[in-house]
Amino acid sequence: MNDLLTRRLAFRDAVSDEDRAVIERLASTVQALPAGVDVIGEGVHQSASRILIEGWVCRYKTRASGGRQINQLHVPGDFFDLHSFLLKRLDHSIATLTPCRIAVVPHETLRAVTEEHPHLSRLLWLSTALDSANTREWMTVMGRTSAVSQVAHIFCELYLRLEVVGLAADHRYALPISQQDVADARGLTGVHVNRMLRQLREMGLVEWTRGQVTIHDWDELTRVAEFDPTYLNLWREPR
Amino acid sequence: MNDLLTRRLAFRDAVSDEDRAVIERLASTVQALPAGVDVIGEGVHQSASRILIEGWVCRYKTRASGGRQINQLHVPGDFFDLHSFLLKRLDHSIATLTPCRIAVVPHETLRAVTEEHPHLSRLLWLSTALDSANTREWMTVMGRTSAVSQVAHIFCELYLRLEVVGLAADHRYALPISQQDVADARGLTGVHVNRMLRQLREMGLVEWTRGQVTIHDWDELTRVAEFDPTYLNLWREPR
DNA sequence: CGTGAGATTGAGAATTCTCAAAGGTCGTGG
DNA sequence: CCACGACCTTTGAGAATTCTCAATCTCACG
Repeated sequence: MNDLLTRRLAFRDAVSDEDRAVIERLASTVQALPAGVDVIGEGVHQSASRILIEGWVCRYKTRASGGRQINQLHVPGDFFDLHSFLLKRLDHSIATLTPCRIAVVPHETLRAVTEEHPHLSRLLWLSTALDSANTREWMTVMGRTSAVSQVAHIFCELYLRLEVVGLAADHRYALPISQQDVADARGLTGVHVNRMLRQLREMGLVEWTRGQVTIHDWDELTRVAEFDPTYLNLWREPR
Repeated sequence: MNDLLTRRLAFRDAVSDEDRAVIERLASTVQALPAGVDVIGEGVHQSASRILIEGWVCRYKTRASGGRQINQLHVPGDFFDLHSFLLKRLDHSIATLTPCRIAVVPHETLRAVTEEHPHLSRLLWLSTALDSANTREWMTVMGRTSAVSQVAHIFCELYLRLEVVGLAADHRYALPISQQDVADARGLTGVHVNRMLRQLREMGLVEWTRGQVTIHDWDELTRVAEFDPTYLNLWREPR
């Protein structure tokens, strides 16, 4: 059940059998949730963290003026609110974008890991650090690139992240979310994202129909997106 | 020397005498750096992390198209590249904006902390989680608020962060960076930031001359900025 | 086959950017 | 103590990008 998490961590450092065994026993329960519901509300005290097993969830913040900013999209294997172990109350909300299955890991269990398994602790800490690197990249894309690049970028990133967990191959993957969701992830309007999608389609780079993404020209897409996957940290290094 | 770090952590959880003693012995050396130099280059292998003692540093990314995005501004007491302990190679660069004094903490020392001092480890992990919360807030501000709000927001945030380390009081503080730096922190142009500053000045909210910020109307400034300090996590909770 | 959410398109408006020039400030060296 | 140069701030004018509002179209699902 936590194979995906192990796999994701193993892309960044060796995971010993002992660590692997501890990971297997992290989850206390599994939740099934429908699409479009809040998993975690902003500011609500948490006593467990969650691993996404199946489906799509997003982390988002809302502003007084009403806008929604999606700070992160999560794919299966992501320990998407591990930071609530430290923060206790999150500065943002988390919602399902599709029906999801989610593994619940009590903070008590995580605390025990930090007391008894320092290497695994560091891997989990690394996991939150990767999350930050992702947020920085998104921020940089939002602040310093054109709307077409911003939209192209998300297709590139998701392809590599899904590939790691075996959910993308041959430049195709399922992306069952709405154009408005992408807009909220980039600080754009839904209408404008739609126009940028048309542009990318007409350029022959990528198509996104009926929840299926097909990348026709990876090299050119990454060029338009100014996509450099370094921030995903897809290499092993002792931690 | 690491008083500021202790102080910053103590705002979020009790710091025991033992933890305090360990913090005192973290730094191996202290560096003095001039303004405008890179402390850490993107992708360069790191074997130590750094605490800012005095001055201003920024973390930034550059894009192929040439733009610079400042992802974070740091004030004294910030353990500004603690995440390099996990990542080893950062996805961004770090530069001084003013002359700085910086304490260097070897990764070996941090590793020993994770092996022997789990509570302090969690506090350090928390410290990186706070950093992420900050990035998320900036991202949200960039994506979903007007340029005036974005500029107003930075004045609000820095006031509270500087107050924590005793560098701001009476709605005044030193901000010896350029308007272009603020523009790069918000994904705007320098020219536009200048116009927004005039607007804020003419509204009687805040003045920024010769590196000195004076907030004339905190309540209204926070309203314009849609500033809600929750994300700064300025309360104590057991971690 | 009707319904509703999401996608698509058009037209005009608002915000922000670009380019360019002028005005200030501050430290350095004569 | 003044002059100079470097860098930063300020302002103007026009252009580009992105947004807003509104209507129509499509498609999955009951």
